[in-house]
Amino acid sequence: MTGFTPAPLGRRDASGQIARQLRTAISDGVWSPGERLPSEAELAEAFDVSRATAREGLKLLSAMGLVVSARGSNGGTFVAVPDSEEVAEQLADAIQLWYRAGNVSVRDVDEARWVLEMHCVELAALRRDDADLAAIKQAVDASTDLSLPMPEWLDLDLAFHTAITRAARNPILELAMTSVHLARPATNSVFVDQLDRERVSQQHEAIYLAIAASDPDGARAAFQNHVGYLDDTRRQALKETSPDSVLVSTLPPMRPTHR
Amino acid sequence: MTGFTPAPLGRRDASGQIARQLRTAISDGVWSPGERLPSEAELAEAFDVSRATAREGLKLLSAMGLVVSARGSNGGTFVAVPDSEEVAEQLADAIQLWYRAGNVSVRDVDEARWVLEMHCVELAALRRDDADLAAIKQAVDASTDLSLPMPEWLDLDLAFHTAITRAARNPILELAMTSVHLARPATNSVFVDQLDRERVSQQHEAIYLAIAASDPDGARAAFQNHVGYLDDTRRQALKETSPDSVLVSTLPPMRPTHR
DNA sequence: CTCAGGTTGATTGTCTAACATTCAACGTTC
DNA sequence: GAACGTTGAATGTTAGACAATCAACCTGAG
Repeated sequence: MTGFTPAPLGRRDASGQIARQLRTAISDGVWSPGERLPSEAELAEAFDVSRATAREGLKLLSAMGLVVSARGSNGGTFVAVPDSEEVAEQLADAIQLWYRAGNVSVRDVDEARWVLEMHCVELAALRRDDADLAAIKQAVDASTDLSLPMPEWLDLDLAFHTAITRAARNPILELAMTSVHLARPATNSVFVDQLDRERVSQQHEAIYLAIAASDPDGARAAFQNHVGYLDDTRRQALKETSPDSVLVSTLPPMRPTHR
Repeated sequence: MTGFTPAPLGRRDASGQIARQLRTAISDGVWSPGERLPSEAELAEAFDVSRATAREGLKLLSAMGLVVSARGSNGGTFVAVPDSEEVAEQLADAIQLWYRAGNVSVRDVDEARWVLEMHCVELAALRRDDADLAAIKQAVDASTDLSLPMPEWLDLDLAFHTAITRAARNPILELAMTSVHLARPATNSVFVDQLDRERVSQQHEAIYLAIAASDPDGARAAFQNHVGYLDDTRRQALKETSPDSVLVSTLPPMRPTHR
């Protein structure tokens, strides 16, 4: 047992307590990424529980992506580096549930998207390389096909924004953006039908051009223009159905921020 | 079984497959928050596995906060709304591991913090109510005590920024900010010792005053000033030890999760 | 009739023991 | 030396049992 002494467990929620202890141990660096934890049998003995219970504790960690298991002779449970995409999916799930439970509003999601991506386009203009540009352009070009079914078009839209976010070269902002984008379909499925896809394509193209020109101010302006259009369309769509939700329109003015 | 038909499982990773199926079902709204899932025994029969395996699948979901379980007669497994703080903690864990694995740099974390909080202070100035103001002020006042041990002082710093973020009234931005702040101690433990706490307190006070005055521009300026000081201090601290670690912008390739 | 108290059934939590599966390392044989 | 089988260690899965908990139901005293 490498530098880890388990604390005695209370009567309730044994597996949860085991998971918490191991989690803080991992978080504190008792085991480094890639390193092997004690075997299930060893953990069971150390915590004085059955193997099944120790196993459940490990399952909790594995669900969070903190550990992975492998069978076989050199097998065991290893500290893992959580995969960015899976974390983003979990976050998106949480956001969707919050939305359905009424804990977040469409305004919250859009505001977050807007704040985050505003800076991502700026950073993308400063940091993009040729591969980033190619990825962005591909999404722009492919989505000009007006005969495309809506789901495919939405996928391309996501690909476009994802490529921009990636070009900003900040994994944390990328994670946040990805989650928000994954959650958005649930929140704004109301008004996508009413979008003028040709117009959206032009706006995407403008953003792309500014990023290609390494022009952060232009990119921000183009993105603001894009968001403005989305905002107007959504407001109109909502006004037709429920006039009350004009609360959505109270997005504060965006100011240029630069260092 | 309310409107849910399990798909047959492959041979490998049964519990994981069960978790994924249930997860997408929840995400698709097959069961609403608060609603009850089939019992472990029913799920086991439906998926044609033992109860232990079905249970492990549920454990995976419960680790993500998507379900909670209760014993007793009206017990069972229920769709839950993930708790914001727990999600933030998981995210912070992930970020810390990414940092330790070299997948994110100090620059990434600070940049994200800067982007997010910049807007939070602005929004806080526009949306704060009296309770928010009181919470912020309390953190500011308490941290002026120069005899405070460093850990307590750091807690108050976190409380200050948390209160601001909360006043911005956007759960998603709040979640992102909370995670970043929780992860920050791991990334900038290098230079906190060299901060002039009195000066930091003055900067916090300036931010508070601008928010109290409902002055978003002033709040942003005050925050920028604060971040500028932190940035300088960190740069100086890092220069003394290792001059190049300031721009660790190149992302090393993702390593395999276990050997 | 009402209410206190016990019983019961359903459900999750844990334990035990076993078998299945996988994988690397070690020997053995050719 | 290379091919092949054996073994040991670890996780994955199964089966059955018992413990703990809780709501609903039943029962009997007042």
